[in-house]
Amino acid sequence: MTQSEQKIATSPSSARERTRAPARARLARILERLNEGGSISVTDIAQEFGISDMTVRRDLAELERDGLLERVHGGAVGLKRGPLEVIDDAEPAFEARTRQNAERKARIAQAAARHVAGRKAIAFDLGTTVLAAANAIVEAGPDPQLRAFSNSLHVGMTMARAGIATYMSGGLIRAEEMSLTGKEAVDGFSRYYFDVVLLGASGMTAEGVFDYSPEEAAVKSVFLQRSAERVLLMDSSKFRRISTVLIATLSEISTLITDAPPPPDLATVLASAGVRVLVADPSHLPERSLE
Amino acid sequence: MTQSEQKIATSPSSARERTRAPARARLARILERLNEGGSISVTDIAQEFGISDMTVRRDLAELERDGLLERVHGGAVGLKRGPLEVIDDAEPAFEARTRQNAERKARIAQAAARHVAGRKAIAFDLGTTVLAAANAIVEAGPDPQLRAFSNSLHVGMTMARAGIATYMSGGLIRAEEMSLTGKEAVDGFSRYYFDVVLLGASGMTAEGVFDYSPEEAAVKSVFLQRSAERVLLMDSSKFRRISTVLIATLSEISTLITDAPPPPDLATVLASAGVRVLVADPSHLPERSLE
DNA sequence: ACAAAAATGTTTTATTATGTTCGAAACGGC
DNA sequence: GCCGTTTCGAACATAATAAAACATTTTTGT
Repeated sequence: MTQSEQKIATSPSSARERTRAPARARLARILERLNEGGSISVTDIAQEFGISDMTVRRDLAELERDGLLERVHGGAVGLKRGPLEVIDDAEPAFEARTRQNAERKARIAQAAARHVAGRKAIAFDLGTTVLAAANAIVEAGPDPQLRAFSNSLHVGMTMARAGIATYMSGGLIRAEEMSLTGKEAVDGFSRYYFDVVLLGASGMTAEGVFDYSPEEAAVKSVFLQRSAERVLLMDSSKFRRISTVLIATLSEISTLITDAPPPPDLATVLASAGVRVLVADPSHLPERSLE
Repeated sequence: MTQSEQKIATSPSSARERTRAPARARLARILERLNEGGSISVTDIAQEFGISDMTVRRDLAELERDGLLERVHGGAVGLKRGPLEVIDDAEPAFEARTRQNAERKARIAQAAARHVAGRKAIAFDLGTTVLAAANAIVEAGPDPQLRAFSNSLHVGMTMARAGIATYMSGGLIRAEEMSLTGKEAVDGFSRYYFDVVLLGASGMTAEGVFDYSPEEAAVKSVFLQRSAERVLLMDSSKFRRISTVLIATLSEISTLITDAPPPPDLATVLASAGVRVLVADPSHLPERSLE
């Protein structure tokens, strides 16, 4: 599953995650070749590394799940970028992240939109998954009484464009996320209460939920404190990954919406922390609960 | 030139054309050739890839089904127009206004960028002209010490994307302008002082400067109070026009940057109100002052 | 060192892509 | 209009690839 993505930032002390260097090197090399030629074939890769076709397919399947390539009969091709984009110069990093795991995020977003249907005051955190959820809510024909709150410029524009009353905090813009940070951002939300908050994050372990940016942690904290329900949107590639800053312990989360069941160890602690887990199924089943 | 040696993903090591590139890669290549030459023939493609004519036909049929080309006897030709890739879905009204008087606004924006070069704290009001000025400042290679302040989401994203420290107010989003309004917006700027504010407006008479939206007037008022220099950006089509709400009297404006000299009566009152008028000339004269 | 877990390899079976044949249709010259 | 030539498309045959199930090896944690 996630065997190759573990070794990001583990401290030498608590290195209880298994790491497999050879496989990782192979995956990196596969992506490299993909960027060189635009496409790769299964048998070529198998010959290059002296491994079986089956293993190559498994590698490709994993890379595809993480949204890094697209499998086709006989091999794989890179993700199609828009043909000759000259128009929009939206920050490339964000664009790229939007494409990553796009399908999973779409499923999560759909599930989230259904989950919060009917709520009147929704807070939107940062990240591409949350933005996808905002889009899904808009497309689902939102309640006209809905009021949205966010410190993400992307979310704000999305919701406002759809005619939804949208409140933003003030603050200093962090360009990477187009998010508002700092004391103003925290204060801006400190006078409201929300029915539900949709949170994004970059990692989760038994310890809790992690994110990259310390600047944004404070706002997330406010959202957590002031929301009746705290919904975390996170695709399964982030399970068992840690990151810079601990946002919340698991017990602070009401509901986790994801695209695949968490690994057994996480599932256990999630259950004991009272987190409701919704798995957004690829089939059109509305929601599958497994608490 | 690229028709003979175009193995798409052959391994550099041993495997020489032992395996074919995935079918999907072939489709991409076919489209590529179509865009180069305008038309392609079945037999040419078959030879290039070393596949049978029948397979080429199946490929072309698939591409035609996707609306990417038009099959003709013996091959295929490209479509007259690329299949409309509409990526940016910024609100049309704003888009349309951006195009209106685009050339005048560009000239004004250039002049404004030169005018505020070196200032450290710039406040940006709303409107397409001000946004154009923000873009011009970014493209001119802004001072890294510059701090920008705005209640316009468009301006905020533009500046932040360029790596400029950008502060936004909070507030309720007004979708038409993607602006932040209300008490939070006013309060958000009430603790700062600015070297200069770039103001937009929709009309001007001897009485003063007008704009459409009452919601935004309060923020403009704050900008005016707290800025050392108050620069109004307004194209000449707005002279002698009034609008919903009076933002400021002429004496509150330090500088007017426009694209053509104001009519005599306005020029007189502007002069007596102590407004410096800069006309951004279409020729490359930097600035022409006529106070 | 051991046992458990994960990764990889192997075999089998299904699926898909490609090649071939051949009659029908389209094209170009007369 | 006729004709010979080329191209097309349907049907079937074959090769290539994918997926599933199981066996084997490697790694990991105790």
